[in-house]
Amino acid sequence: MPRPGRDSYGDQKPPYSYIALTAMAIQSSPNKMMSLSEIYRYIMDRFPFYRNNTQRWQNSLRHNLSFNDCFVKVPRRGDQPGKGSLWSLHPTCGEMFENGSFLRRRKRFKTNSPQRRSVIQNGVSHHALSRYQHIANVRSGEVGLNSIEDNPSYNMINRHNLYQAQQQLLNRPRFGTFPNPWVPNETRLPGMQSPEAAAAAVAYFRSAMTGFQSVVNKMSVGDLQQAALASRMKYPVFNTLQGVFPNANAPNLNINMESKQELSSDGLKSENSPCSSRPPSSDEENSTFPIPSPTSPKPNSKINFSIENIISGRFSPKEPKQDEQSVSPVAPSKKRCQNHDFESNAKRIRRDTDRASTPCMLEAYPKVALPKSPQNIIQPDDTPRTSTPKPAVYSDIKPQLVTFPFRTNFNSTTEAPRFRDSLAEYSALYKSTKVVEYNHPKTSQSKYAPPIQENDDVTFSAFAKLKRFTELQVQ
DNA sequence: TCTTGTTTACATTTTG
DNA sequence: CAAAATGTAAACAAGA
Repeated sequence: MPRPGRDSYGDQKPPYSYIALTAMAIQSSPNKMMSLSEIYRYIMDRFPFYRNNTQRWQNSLRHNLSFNDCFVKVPRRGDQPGKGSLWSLHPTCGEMFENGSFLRRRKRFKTNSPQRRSVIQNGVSHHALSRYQHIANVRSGEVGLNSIEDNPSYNMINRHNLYQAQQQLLNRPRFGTFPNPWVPNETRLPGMQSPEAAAAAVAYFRSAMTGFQSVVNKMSVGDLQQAALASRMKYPVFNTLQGVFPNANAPNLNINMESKQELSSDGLKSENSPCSSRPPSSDEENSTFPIPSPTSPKPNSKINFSIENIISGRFSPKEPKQDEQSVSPVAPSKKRCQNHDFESNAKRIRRDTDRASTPCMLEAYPKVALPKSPQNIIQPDDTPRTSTPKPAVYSDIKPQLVTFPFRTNFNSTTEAPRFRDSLAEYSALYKSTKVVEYNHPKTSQSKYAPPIQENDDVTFSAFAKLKRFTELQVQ
């Protein structure tokens, strides 16, 4: 993603908010953490505008660090000298900026709203990830999250390594590279051992599928067919997981994978998947995935419905210069551009007093709208379905109980039972509906400190737990 | 004393 | 037009 170079805005005020500038600085550092003074330094180095009035903007920036939940304070390690804490980005604030562009802020990132916590971000529900994080937390000593860097002790939780492991997992490219328990010899996360890698993959996969379905419901039959073909070729796991795409029940979607298999570009052949010959489970046969009506398919959308884009929810046009009739960038708000057209507004010279993130300046990062041709869209309510109706609100969607074909070939005799135990534990956690809600009081010393509870085995935010833990460690 | 961090208050701009 | 997001000022506390 594009980043401004040194001095790229001269003495003019850059079109970035303080939040964007800070996130930019933090992301630029190798371990995704920065001290306050380093953030100052980064901004002043890159943007000459901020070499003046330092008192003013630095006060604002500190205010933003404290005020916004997307910034998380991480205590320094004992061997890291310096004043103050390090600042990092909250693990789930990745989609705060649209299309990865710091110019466009999608939504203020809040962690204390139960409503927002259940929203899918980038195809991954916080719900599922927090469960993974919980497992990672409680079992980190056992499986060696600490071993990422240099601490060989499995009994002590090194807060930075644990934190980094979480960051590393959560910042990974979203699909296709997550630790895949179905494919042997998959490169795993450094420090992530088999059970947690598998649990992470399952959590990821489940949540991805949930987000995936909502998008697929809106796709035209033609686009769906195209996406199904491409995805099955690229990821053989889709051949064995019924209900991901509409399957044999849907005309025109019978894809002969035998003939397509050798075309797979990433070398993942179906026989590498231990589950490839497994008959579909009853869960899979009773998949609740809606079957599209077999109207004339028109795979003519200019949206690239690749599997990655579907799951991430970030669509991009197939061609760099698209037809503005069918796929148009979202037009600038008429209210904000009353007296100017898009073009002239974009070229308007900025004044120092201008706010950041003026939408008219953002033509470089247009949104891409979903196709809206009504007769070509599968309308969930009008389509004959074999399943229960889709809930109107995402938070009403219950996790689907799909039987996943877990890996069965283990490297050692000791690995298998551990693996099974972990999955059982994970499964129990996942099915549990017990979620401890926490709304921090405003006067609380730390906004992340959850109430002390016995046996709070599932919290909405394992990160909050981690935060509390690290604060306790510091004392 | 200076830096770092939190919080409140309010003005201004953007968004829906 | 109201609500949300952002920018600014300032009071205050903790700690190096």
